[in-house]
Amino acid sequence: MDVPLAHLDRPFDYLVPTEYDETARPGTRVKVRFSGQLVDGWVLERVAESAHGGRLAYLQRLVSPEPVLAPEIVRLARAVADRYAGGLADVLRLAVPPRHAKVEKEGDAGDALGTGDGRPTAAGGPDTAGGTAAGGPDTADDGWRPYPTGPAFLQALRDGRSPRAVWSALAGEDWAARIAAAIGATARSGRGAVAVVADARDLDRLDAAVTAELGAGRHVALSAALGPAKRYRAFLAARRGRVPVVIGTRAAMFAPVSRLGLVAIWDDGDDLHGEPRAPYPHAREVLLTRAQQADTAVLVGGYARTGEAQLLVETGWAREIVADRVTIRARTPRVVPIGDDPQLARDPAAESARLPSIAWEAARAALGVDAPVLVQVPRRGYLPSVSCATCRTPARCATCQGPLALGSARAVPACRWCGRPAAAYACPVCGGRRLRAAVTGARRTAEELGRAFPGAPVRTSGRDEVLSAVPAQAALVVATPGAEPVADGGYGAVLLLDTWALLTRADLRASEEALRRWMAAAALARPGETGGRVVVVADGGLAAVQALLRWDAAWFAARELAERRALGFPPAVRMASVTGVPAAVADLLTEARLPAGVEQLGPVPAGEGQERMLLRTARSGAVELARALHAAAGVRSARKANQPVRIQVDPHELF
DNA sequence: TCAATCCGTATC
DNA sequence: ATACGGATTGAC
Repeated sequence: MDVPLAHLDRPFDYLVPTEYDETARPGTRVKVRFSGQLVDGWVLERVAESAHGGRLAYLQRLVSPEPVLAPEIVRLARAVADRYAGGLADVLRLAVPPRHAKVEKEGDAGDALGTGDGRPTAAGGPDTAGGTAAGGPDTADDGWRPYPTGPAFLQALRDGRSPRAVWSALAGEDWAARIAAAIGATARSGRGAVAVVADARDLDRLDAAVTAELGAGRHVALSAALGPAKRYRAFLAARRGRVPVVIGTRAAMFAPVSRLGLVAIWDDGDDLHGEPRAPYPHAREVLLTRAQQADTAVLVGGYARTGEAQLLVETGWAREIVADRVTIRARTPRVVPIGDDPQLARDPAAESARLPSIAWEAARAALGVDAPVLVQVPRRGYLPSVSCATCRTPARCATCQGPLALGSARAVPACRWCGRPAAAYACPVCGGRRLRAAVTGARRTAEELGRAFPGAPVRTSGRDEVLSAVPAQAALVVATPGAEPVADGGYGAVLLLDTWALLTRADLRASEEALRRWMAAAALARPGETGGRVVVVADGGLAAVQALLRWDAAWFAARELAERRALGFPPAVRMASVTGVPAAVADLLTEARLPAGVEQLGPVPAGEGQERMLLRTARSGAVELARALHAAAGVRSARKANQPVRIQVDPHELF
């Protein structure tokens, strides 16, 4: 029943009119009269008898005979709803795209896929149809060879087994080709696969790699960005069993694939993997639930490693795939941290004056050998820079001339290049002491850098316009995190300038996220042996910097997880948040029969007259906590409490 | 004693 | 949500 009310989160029985006896199969959409209203619903199963005591109504109408909802997806959605203290209807809305009648009528006959706009498999450009896959096991394994356990993983997939792996990719890795090889191996065992990436650019890349691996027509790419018709067409192709492989953004995490053999996710730390609609499931968790239910293989990959992935390794649920140290050293760019040298720290002026010059020299050296330079800057609007409130002259760092920026409200402005706080600022032009926030994005940074390197072309890649690749020639490439173009032959230098803003974020994952972004950018640099340099403006003693330097995401993740265990943070424990106006939050919590051992933290203000309570429990109590919260939401919705509360299990933002 | 109203509960 | 039943309250 497609009603979002928590207390109606259960199936209802209806009689099926004889005219629909054949067509109202499980998985079809129907309209039913429910409490006087006509509402949408799903046929979950057909049974001979109902256990319902009262009189049954007939279902009103069969919307379509297409059984879009696969039984295994119902089971998955139920598990996801339970985990996230949500309702089945909410999850099904995420799992099944809106119907598009015209697309449905294109029918099962013929090659509905190949016909035009559906962006089925031909991943742009001439595809190397078919033949590539014939390259066989050896070629597919080659790229996995630097990882001692890689070839065995692929072999297990080919053998029809279900290995589970957490994979830490090498710098410069062609990750899409590696995932495609895993998908290919799975397909060769006669099974299907679902792979999820964070954004459209990653999807394009994976799409091309899978097309090269499987040939055309064996997979679909599914993302919300496709628009309703194409999305439904791709969905139907999977549901009708026409293609064994679905790749996509998080919209694909529920894709119906029969005989599923592998679920894969790339860069599971990217916050785009978190679904913003209730009940806010995370793509990694959904895929892991699928793997558990259907006993499939798992590939959780990234340059960096999340605490959650580390937990999979430490509990023995998954094995890690990591390259050997020799290969890592050979492939990793040389990382130069510039930050707190204890010697120089006593003389801030002397130290600061040198900081940007190291970065500039690295850039100049790269440009000198006609190599591109990548400059990673914060997202537009994410980090407001500041200027003089009186004369609007951009505020600059007194010691290194870098731009000042505000990390968060009420924070002291600090230099974006050297991180030094500017407590007592005085405008060099008018002497004003007051500052105002101004938005400086990638474009502005690009201008500044362009002046610093006259002659070098400057290109930007950000939200407005994302470049997927740049040629192997001298250029400054200014990109926001996640939009870094791949450079043909690798970048000569990568400058990571926004570290202060990243590291001081009031977020549990601040340093994990910093390392993730750094590694994503640094992975695009040439190996150190061929001159690749990464300049990171941060204290070399920081664990995240050390991990970057040694390209050791596993070490960092283990450390991070140990720390979170000690502090009682996720994923070592399970957290849930309850947000709403104070009365509503209090109401829900008094109604909730919280299991023993649940700790209540807060409340903290959550804006707009709202507050947020955090609930913490041991992982063993997670199921019970979710159940209690959902039940309490049910009690409230039953007595039509009008002030809503938002319940989030594993809230994406913590502190 | 009846009818209007409130509250809680079920909705196949 | 919305409809219904039983309890409650208020007026004749």
